[in-house]
This record gives sequence, structure tokens and C-alpha cells, in this order.
Amino acid sequence: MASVGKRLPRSVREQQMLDAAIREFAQHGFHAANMDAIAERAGVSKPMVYAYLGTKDELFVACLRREAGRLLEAVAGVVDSDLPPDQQLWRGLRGFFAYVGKHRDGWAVLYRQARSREPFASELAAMRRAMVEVIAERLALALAGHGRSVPAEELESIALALVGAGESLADRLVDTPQEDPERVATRMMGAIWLGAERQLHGEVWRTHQDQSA
Amino acid sequence: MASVGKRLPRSVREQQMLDAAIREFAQHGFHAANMDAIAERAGVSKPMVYAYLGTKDELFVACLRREAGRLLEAVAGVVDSDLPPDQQLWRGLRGFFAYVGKHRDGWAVLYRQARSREPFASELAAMRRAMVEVIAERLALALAGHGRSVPAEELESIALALVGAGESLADRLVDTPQEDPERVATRMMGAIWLGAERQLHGEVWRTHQDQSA
DNA sequence: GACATAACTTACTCGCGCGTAACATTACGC
DNA sequence: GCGTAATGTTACGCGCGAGTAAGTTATGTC
Repeated sequence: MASVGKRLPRSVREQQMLDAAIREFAQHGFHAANMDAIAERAGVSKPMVYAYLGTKDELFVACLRREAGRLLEAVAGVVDSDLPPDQQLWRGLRGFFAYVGKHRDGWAVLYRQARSREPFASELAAMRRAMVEVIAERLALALAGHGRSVPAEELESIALALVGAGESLADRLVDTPQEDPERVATRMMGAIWLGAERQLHGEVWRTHQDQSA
Repeated sequence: MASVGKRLPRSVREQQMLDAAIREFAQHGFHAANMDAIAERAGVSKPMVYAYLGTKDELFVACLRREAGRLLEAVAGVVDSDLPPDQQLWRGLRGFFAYVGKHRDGWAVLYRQARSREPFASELAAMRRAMVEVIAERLALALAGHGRSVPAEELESIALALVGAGESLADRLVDTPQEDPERVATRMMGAIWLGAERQLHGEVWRTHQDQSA
């Protein structure tokens, strides 16, 4: 890893520690992740980790904050509110998959680990809710442009489904390095956006074609 | 919980233990879950749990197996392969949300816990892959009925997105007891199926409307 | 009503791994 | 170059909770 014996300023060591921690958390999960192993990965001894980033929980939170920040940047940083809503969605989606492609371990921790460990789970859940809200708003805007409107509740369900679909595809992306994030984004926009748009314009899929129950 | 002092046959105690374990795992996560607490919930002392269901890991696996079995039953048990593909999807989806609605803790464990703990994660991932395959097949069938065909790779992406959307909606369902599983299923079919169908019939969402890079 | 066996408990061991106290060394300001 | 603060290490305490050994009471059976 880092060449031995070299002394480094705190700011860069902290980043190395976060890198190391995220790898470890991603590979073994929070519980099985070993503080000694994290220290070793960072090319440093354990007490340094505690000195700089605190306990295991605090370290985990630090990882989450950094990755959540990067994700937010990747998504919100590329969206221009002057664009038409579907283009905003497209930009956000592309930014999202780009982040996942570049920081696979980070995404794995956010998605696979953080959801199961309180109190981080609530923090992440809040972020997710915010994302759903933003998407629902864009959908509403897209609708308004066509002179239609749809119950907010339904918009949120669609937005939530979009988010879930994105996470699912992101999850595959993590395990398949050869996959191109751009292509995934395009596929998703094709598969999902068309459906949302269609429903938003008033088409319904009719349950009662089903004969029974 | 269970009235004190009563002795019960192994088969029923085991079910109580699994119920208890699933509640505990769902509430605290695998790591924070306490074997003594599980035993107490089941109205029994810890060595009984070890005698009947083995170590913590084995207990967890037992939980997963039971819930995965129930889920499979709820989904595959209601699908009739003589029905048209979209109806098969609809039945499966309804069964899925019905399971989640009835066994919220079970779903929480499957979805939020199992994904982060090897080696269970791989087992669940395999099950998920199988589900994606089945859905992709139905999509292909639906297509064939309209005389079209689409690359298998693309079909799988759509199926994967469907699964992710379902999981996401299921996850909300877990936290909102007033929500009706049937309604969630209908919404999802509306929001997603229409889009998949549309793409399957050859429509594409055009990336190059985007002006910049 | 004995006796076998399944159901159940109390009361421990013990190791893993988080977290820290105490100490060492290098860089840098002045 | 010398003090001092930041970077770094070794070696250990210690609690928590998984897992168990040994013993106890109910229950069904002939």
C-alpha cells in the first residue's frame, strides 16, 4: 500500500483512512469489518484511526458523510433547473450512475450497509426521501407542461419506484466492472421514464382483466 | 409473551423461536440482535435455542429459509402458466406485495439484513437472479406475442429494474401499516409495466435531446 | 407407578475485537 | 539546533455476548 515509514499530514491520512474503511466495510460488512484491518489498509496503526476519526461508529458515519456528499454532488451538481424536467431527470440519473461507477465501494456501503445500521439508516432514509421528493416534483412539472395533474400520492409512488429501479441497476453495476454507467442510465431512462410518462398522461393498466379474486 | 411454565412440542417451539428471531433481527439488525433476547421473546432460555436451531448464524439462515420459502410460495404459487404473460406478472406482483404486507419483519430481514451478511447474501442474490430471469422470460413471451424481439441483455435490465422498483415500494410498505398491498401492486403495474411494454414495442427514449456532453 | 426421553434451566467459560494508556520519533517554526 | 507539537507505535484492559456443561422437571408410555 503506502510506502512504509513515511509521515503524512493529517488531512491526507484521513482520506486514506476513509478509503481503507470503505473498502473494508464494503467487503466484510460493518460488523465483520475489523478496525485493525482498516488501520493496516491505511498503512498506519490502530490508535491513529481512533485519534483522527474516532470510534468504529464514528468512522462509519464519516464514511457515509463523505460518500453521501459525493453522491449528492454527482447528482445535484449537474442538474440545471432551466432545462425541461425530463432532461433534468436524465442528467441526474446519469450523474447517479457515474458516481456509482466511480465509487463502487462507496455505493456498496451506502446501499448495502447503511440501511441496516441505526441510526445511520434514518439519516440515509431522509436523504432518500428528499430524492423521491425532487423526482416527484419534476414529474409534476412535466405533467403541468402537458396541462394534466395527478395526485401527489401517486406521483410519489412513481418516484419511489424510479429510485428503487435505479438502486437495483446500480447494485448490478457494482458487481460488473465492464458495464458502462452511461449505458445503464440510458437503458433505465428508456425502460422506466416512458412508463411513468405514459401513466402521467392518463393511461391506466387495467386490473380487472384478471378473471379471479 | 407465552404463558410461563408451559411445555410445548419441538415443532411449535421452533416456530416461536423463528418468529422471535425475525422480530429481533428486523428491529436491531443481525449484529445487535441478542441471543438471550431472542430466547426470552420465544418464552424459553437460551440453550433451548441452541439445541433446536443452532448457532446465531444457523438461526439466521433458518429465518431466511422460512421467509424465502414463504415469499416464493406467495409469488410462484399463484402464477398460472396458461395465463397471458402480463397477467402472470400481475399475479406474481400481487402475491409479492401480499407477502410483504403480511410478513413485514420477514421482508425486512430478507431485504435489509440478508444483503449485507455473507454467505447469506449470495444465496439471496441467487434467488433474486432467478426472479429476474423469470420476469425476463415473461417479457420475452409478451414480446413474441406481438411478433417482436429484443436483446436478452436489455430484457434483463428491464426485469432488474422492475425487481428494484418492487423492492423499493415493498420497503415503504413495511413502514406504513395503513397502506394496502393490493393498491401498491396496482400502482406499480401502472407505473412500470406500461413503460416496459412501450419499450418492448420499439419506442426509444432519445438521449441526444441533451445539448451538452 | 416406574422409566425413558424430550423439554427446559442455571450458571458458567472464554475469546474476539473495540478502545486506550503510555511511550517514541520525526518535522518544523524561529 | 532546539523545543514542541503533530505523527506515529506497542502492548494491554476488559466487557459483551456467543456458546456450553451439568443438572432438573415434566410428559407420555406399558
